[in-house]
Amino acid sequence: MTTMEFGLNKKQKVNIYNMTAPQVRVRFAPSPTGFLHIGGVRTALFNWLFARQHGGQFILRVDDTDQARNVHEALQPIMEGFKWLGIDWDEGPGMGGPHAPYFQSQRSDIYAEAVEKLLRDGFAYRDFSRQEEFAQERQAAEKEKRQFIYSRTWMAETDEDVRKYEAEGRESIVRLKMPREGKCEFHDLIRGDMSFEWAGEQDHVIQRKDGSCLYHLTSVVDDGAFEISHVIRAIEHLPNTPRQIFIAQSLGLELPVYAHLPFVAEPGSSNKLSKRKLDKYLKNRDFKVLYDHGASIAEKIGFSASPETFNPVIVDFYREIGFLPDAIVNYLLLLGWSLDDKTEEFTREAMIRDFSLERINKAPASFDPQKLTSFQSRYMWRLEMDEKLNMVLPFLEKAGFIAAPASTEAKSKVSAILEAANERISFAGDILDYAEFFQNDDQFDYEEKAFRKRLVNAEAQRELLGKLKVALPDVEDYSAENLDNFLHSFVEQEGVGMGMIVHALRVAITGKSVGFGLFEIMAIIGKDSCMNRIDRALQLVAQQQ
RNA sequence: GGCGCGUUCGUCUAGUGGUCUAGGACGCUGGCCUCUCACGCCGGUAACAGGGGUUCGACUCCCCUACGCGCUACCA
Repeated sequence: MTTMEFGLNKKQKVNIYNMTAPQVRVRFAPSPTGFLHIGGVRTALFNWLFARQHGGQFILRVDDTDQARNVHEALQPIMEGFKWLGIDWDEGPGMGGPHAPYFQSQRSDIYAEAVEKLLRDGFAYRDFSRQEEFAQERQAAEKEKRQFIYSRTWMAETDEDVRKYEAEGRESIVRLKMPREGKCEFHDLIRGDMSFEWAGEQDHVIQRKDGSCLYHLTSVVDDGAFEISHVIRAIEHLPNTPRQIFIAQSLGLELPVYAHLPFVAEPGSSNKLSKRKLDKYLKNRDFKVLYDHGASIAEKIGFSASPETFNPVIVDFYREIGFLPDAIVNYLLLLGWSLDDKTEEFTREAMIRDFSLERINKAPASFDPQKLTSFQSRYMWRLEMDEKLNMVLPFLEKAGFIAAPASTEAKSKVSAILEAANERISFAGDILDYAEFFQNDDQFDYEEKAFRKRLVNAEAQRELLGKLKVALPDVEDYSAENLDNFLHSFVEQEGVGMGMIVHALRVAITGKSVGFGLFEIMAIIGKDSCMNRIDRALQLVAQQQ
């Protein structure tokens, strides 16, 4: 076999969808890090959509060749994240499947067998070089500014070589015996026709001396074993593709169709998004706004997590503060893909129907916290009352504002708040902005600035408040509608404008200068509490003077 | 250093040689509405990285440069 034969033939190059594979089978292969990264979700989503669109399978494979310990614990958040987002897998952890196991750490025998085959067929060799010796060659090449290609000096070609090197006390690893002339050509569904010189490829290590195998080998072997038809993955794997094609062809495996996705970049930058650079991201205004918003919700429900594990790059963050999975998925869908010049909102059914690899962009897409938030708001506002209620109740329970199984009474109060607050609630956790509705009359806080401006430094308004308090007991129908009428006639009688009473009243009964409609506030709080709160506010002012 | 990928408003994008004085969305911003805030409505701001070709005509095709990113690991 000459080296030229490793390229794809013409037929394969124009093959957009894998005609030889009976089914679409795609995979997402996370390494168990303990976190589900937002960029990873997008990659998984594109795979998932492609599988669902073609009635194929989406497979979850765990790339844990590196870290065998605590895999279960580190995998849990990833699996839970996907489940929460509604991205389900047909084969993999927790699901089993015809090609189990789906953990690379449990597939060593299969990899070892593949290495043996490559060795036997002359596509790989045992290398007995010592690490220093190899490094020396590389450094020499670098010094002369020439491309490094291993001399294969310590390559064992015969059993005799092996014995000789072993007698010298050397240990061996297995390297790929890469072609050194010709080109590797393949078609990428997103990038088009690709061409790489074989000579630019290193003799990559595929098996360590302890027998464990490396990524390129395991990945290709598993893609083959799992009958993966399309490899849809991030662009950083594009340069890896030739060596993987070499392995696959050497093993006699059917090649998958490749599609390399652009990466997700940091907000306001073209660097790849990483969860390790939180400090840097927090300097980005939009990112910080989202983070702070989330952190304040977390604080109120007593959820303490370090920014390492709780930040907008990690999916858990959104779940903790009350995002809707559909909003996140819809946003991510549009990060590098679009249907046309106007459609932005997609139901799951619509995205499965309309998605196409061909319309994925080539350039990196940067993560925009503001736009994500805007999707979340729109999805939240649109929710039916009972759905909204279900989202919001756990937050009130965790914050200790209502008892664990919410009473009918509590539910109707929360519904009333939800209705009145309306578009003011974007994240479910935002309900905690209305703590004063759940706190005792003498317990909620007054915003200092508002208190001073609207009450302390507003004598006429305070007087009016006193008069109002006296008039309040006579209001029989304490509904928002009637309170509206009542208050209007009250100010009319007093010969002042609404502005004279509204602001002072709002601060007195909620402690805040902003909020939803004052009449709704009064109705929800109730007559007795309103009077108590007016008293308390006026007394506080008196104490201060 | 070598190889590869990329480059349209601040951001996500539409655009496949004339329909582009470049469209939509988020953001920002002026106004209206109004008891505050929010929503909503009306309006505004803002982009083809640079230079060469090809062509009657280039955001669209080709080349070069710049910049960004990735791979070049006994990481994935």
